[in-house]
Amino acid sequence: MDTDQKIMQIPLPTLKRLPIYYQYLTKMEREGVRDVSCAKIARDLGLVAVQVRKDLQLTGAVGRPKTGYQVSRLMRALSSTLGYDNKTEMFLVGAGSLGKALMGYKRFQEYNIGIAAAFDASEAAVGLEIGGTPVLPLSKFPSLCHRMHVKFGVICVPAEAAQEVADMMVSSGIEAIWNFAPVTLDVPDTVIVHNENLTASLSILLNKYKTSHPESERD
Amino acid sequence: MDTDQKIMQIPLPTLKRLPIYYQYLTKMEREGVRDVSCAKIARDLGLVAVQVRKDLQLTGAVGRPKTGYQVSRLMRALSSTLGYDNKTEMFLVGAGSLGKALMGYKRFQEYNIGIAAAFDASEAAVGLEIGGTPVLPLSKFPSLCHRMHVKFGVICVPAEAAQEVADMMVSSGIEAIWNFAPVTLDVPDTVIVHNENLTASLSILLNKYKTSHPESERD
DNA sequence: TTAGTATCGATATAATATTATCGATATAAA
DNA sequence: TTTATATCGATAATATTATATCGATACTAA
Ligand SMILES: NC(=O)c1ccc[n+]([C@@H]2O[C@H](COP(=O)([O-])OP(=O)(O)OC[C@H]3O[C@@H](n4cnc5c(N)ncnc54)[C@H](O)[C@@H]3O)[C@@H](O)[C@H]2O)c1
Ligand SMILES: NC(=O)c1ccc[n+]([C@@H]2O[C@H](COP(=O)([O-])OP(=O)(O)OC[C@H]3O[C@@H](n4cnc5c(N)ncnc54)[C@H](O)[C@@H]3O)[C@@H](O)[C@H]2O)c1
Repeated sequence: MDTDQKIMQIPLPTLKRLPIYYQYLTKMEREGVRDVSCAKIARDLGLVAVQVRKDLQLTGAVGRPKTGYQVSRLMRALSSTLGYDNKTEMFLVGAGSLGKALMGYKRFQEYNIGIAAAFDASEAAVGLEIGGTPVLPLSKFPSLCHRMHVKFGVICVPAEAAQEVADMMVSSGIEAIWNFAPVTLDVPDTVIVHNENLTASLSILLNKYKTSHPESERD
Repeated sequence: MDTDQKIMQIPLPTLKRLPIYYQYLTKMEREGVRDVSCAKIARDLGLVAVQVRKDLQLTGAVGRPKTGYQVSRLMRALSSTLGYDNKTEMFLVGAGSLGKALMGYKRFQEYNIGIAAAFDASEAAVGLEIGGTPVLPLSKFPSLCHRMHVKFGVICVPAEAAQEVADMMVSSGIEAIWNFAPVTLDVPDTVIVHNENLTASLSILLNKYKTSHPESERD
């Protein structure tokens, strides 16, 4: 009906799958595939076709009977829904080993995402440049953040320092935080926090393994 | 009734919250807190009390009216459920920037998890030692894996190489894979794969931000 | 042109997860 | 001792998510 991207609330489980579809389609496109059906996507990604179809419907994508979805159009629908259309500039705090890995990760560019600058409290880190991104003194964060209108912050400091960094980010104008520290941050509810808790995530694997291998349960 | 840890299938949403409770309790314990109620846990973690109670019930934890749960006992229930009781040794492949960050991460030890060795195809990486973990030539993986009965593999290689690494892991006896490469791995269904797709995860934040800030939606 | 078929889109059903409610019980205070 | 209350544990109700089904449609090939 209307071709504009409608802003709608997408269920979280679906939202988690959308980027997977996008990454998959990137590969298809590289391989020269023009059209793709829900059945094929589902087969390749270990899902079921109805679910894929229902997910894609939420992005406004429209397919055709018998042929499926046009890859390029489907990718446009997904990238619009996922926010890859607009450039996303992030400020990262904590240029330790994890922070540096993120700073050096080239593929964020494919999604129009960039780490504009990193900040660290340590003398040793300040002055470094990783993947073209400079590490600046923490004290510069508030002014630069306001000046550049940066809205996304990445927290890569030790757990103990995470809350104070979050506070500083919020007071500097940050509105969305990608948090790698294993703590629950307390922020105003106008600020969105997305936790990347790697240890918690690994724990899921441990439990799944344990559940599927009850014999290893000695003691 | 029976104090033994019963092996049961825990719903995935609950399983994702359990490690968060554990990390939270670690903090409480450090602060000298003896008992804690679902209401308090919920308040501090931004959840609702009933959900916390129901989650904890699945670990076999038992509380007392009026006082709540004993922190130490609750942590034991959680660590048993999450598999922290048994030592987990992992082999990591791909000692690049992300792999090195994981190798150097000290806090895995708190969960009885360790990276026993890392492997890399590049001459430059082989021979390094990060956080006490050596980087070995990839060719050593199969024999060492069999010999040491390592069951957990971590994939930190570029996307293009991930499937071949997974194949090698499976044929070497690996039964659970923590995969950081943004691809869907094809493995026998006796092997458990847990994907850590950081870009996909970040995309969720982009969408949430976009949805909550429709005004920034200028074309 | 017609028949056959793969696929979408919509709707209906089933499964799962969250939230509400309430009685039972342990502690603390009157 | 009795009363008040915070909390658990269980059950019930609701909400959300996943899956099944089926008609409509576009392509293919007879
Ligand atoms: N490295 C991993 O593999 C890994 C895994 C899971 C979780 N994490 C979490 O990610 C975060 C970062 O981990 P890491 O391994 O990179 O740690 P790290 O110690 O290597 O780096 C932390 C960096 O933060 C800086 N820093 C400390 N306090 C600061 C402050 N108040 N303001 C600004 N900078 C400050 C330090 O100078 C350092 O450069 C931690 O919260 C950690 O728990 C890391
Ligand atoms: N660095 C990040 O922040 C980040 C973010 C998101 C996803 N990832 C993903 O994590 C993975 C690793 O990323 P990275 O930044 O550490 O990459 P990297 O290039 O720094 O490291 C990759 C390492 O893998 C090794 N390698 C390549 N092919 C191999 C093979 N066949 N066998 C063994 N070793 C091999 C390389 O020698 C290198 O040491 C990639 O799949 C990447 O997409 C990384």
